[in-house]
Amino acid sequence: MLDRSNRANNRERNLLAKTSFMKHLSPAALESLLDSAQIISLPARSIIFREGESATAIYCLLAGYARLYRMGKDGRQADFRICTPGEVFAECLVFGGTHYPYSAQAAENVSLARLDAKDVRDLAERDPTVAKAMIAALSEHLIVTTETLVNDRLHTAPQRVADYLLERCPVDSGSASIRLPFQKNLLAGMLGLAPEALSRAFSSLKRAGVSVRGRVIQISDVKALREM
Amino acid sequence: MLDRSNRANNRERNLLAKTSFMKHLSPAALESLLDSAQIISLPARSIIFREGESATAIYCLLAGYARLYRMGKDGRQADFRICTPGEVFAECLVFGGTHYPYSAQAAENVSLARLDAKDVRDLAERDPTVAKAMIAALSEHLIVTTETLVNDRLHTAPQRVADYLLERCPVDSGSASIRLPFQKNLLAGMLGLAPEALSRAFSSLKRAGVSVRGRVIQISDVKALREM
DNA sequence: CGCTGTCTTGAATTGGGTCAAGGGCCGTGG
DNA sequence: CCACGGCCCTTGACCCAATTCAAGACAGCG
Repeated sequence: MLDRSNRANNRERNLLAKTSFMKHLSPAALESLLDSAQIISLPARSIIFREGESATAIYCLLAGYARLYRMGKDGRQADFRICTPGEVFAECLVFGGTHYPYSAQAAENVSLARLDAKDVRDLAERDPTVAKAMIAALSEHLIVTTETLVNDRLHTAPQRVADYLLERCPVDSGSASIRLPFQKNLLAGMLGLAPEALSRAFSSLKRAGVSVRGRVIQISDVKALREM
Repeated sequence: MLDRSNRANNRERNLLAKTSFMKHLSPAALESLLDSAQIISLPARSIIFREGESATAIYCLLAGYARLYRMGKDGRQADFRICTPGEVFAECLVFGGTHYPYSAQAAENVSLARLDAKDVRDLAERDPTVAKAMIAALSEHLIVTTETLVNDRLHTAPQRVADYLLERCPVDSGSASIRLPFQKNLLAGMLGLAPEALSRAFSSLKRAGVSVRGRVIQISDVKALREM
């Protein structure tokens, strides 16, 4: 699975230290984590870990995007989170789990930091800033996942797409332009849609002033979009 | 909102102390929490807190069931978790949030312990056993919520109902009998279904040997049910 | 220029929501 | 003990959203 694996260099240490997971750690804890972190680069589509594998590490994404998903026994798979640079994942097993409860795959070329779960656990027991960071990350993920679940149950595909666009709209009114950070394929999965359904959702948003060209989305009237 | 509010008596302290959230706390932390806990009894259907309210406390359910849900702007509401006795909720805001991100309602007569969020936060910073308990609770909830989300996306209504039944089947094969702990109404919400859909799901499970009479579910062949 | 992979469009199907009516269960009161 | 009324649950009919399957458009790239 590893095509390259080593200590973090200066650039990587800086990236990691700015991460929301690490930025409030005590200097000692930060250094200990940075020293023990393994940096791994993987090509697109590699499996980072598979659900059911015994879990020895948590990860922090440095560059690229990663899919977290589970599969049904019929082979279909459902994404429940797309990780963006700076985020941690698999952190839910630092206390409790011994096996990964889901799979992770590189959606493009990624570079990530691998932190030994036991190290983090020990550190969290000794250093309250580490525990606090864990709690903050878990809370955040719990809230986001809950929101996703509720959105699925409450909103239709066009509404969810509109929500997604509005969340990353720089402005509150007037017009805006957004560039999707990844393939529509991935976006569809993260919204719980088949790719075709995403396509149709976009085209049904045309009437609300949304136009799509490749990865670039033009919104003519943000306020109007917010209504529906 | 409060119809009775006071310190925990011995019975209540015992209940709380056995809770998965509290059972591994240091004696000092446990006592401090028990001393500051407020015990509240509420009749069925009371609102415990409403989404958007400023959040000052987290809760631990002692008896009865509680719905956690959010509402869409059209007034429809979606449950995402049903709390059972012994569980904590609203714990996600101990670090981070200042307002409840969802609403909580008593599904029947409930009694619950109210813990001041700031107390818990301070305690967690000082006492690693408290932080650890928070981390464990958050991890657990994150995993369960993730599972729910994935189930929604991957499985049909009858499959989700079958899953629910199998999860609380004492045995692995042969026949089994389960008594639902609450109204079908509530079960429907927790599975993300309209009550009618739950009904239909049950009746479509008849062919798999599931028979329903009131709250009692008979499963003639657990192994057969597990297949579908 | 053709190729490969991504995206879109169309038609058929299905799962589940909604609305409206009927049935069972239980508590209350006669 | 039975009758009544309310509440929850079930059933049926209808409809809409979204998946699936299949085919075509489009882009980037050799």
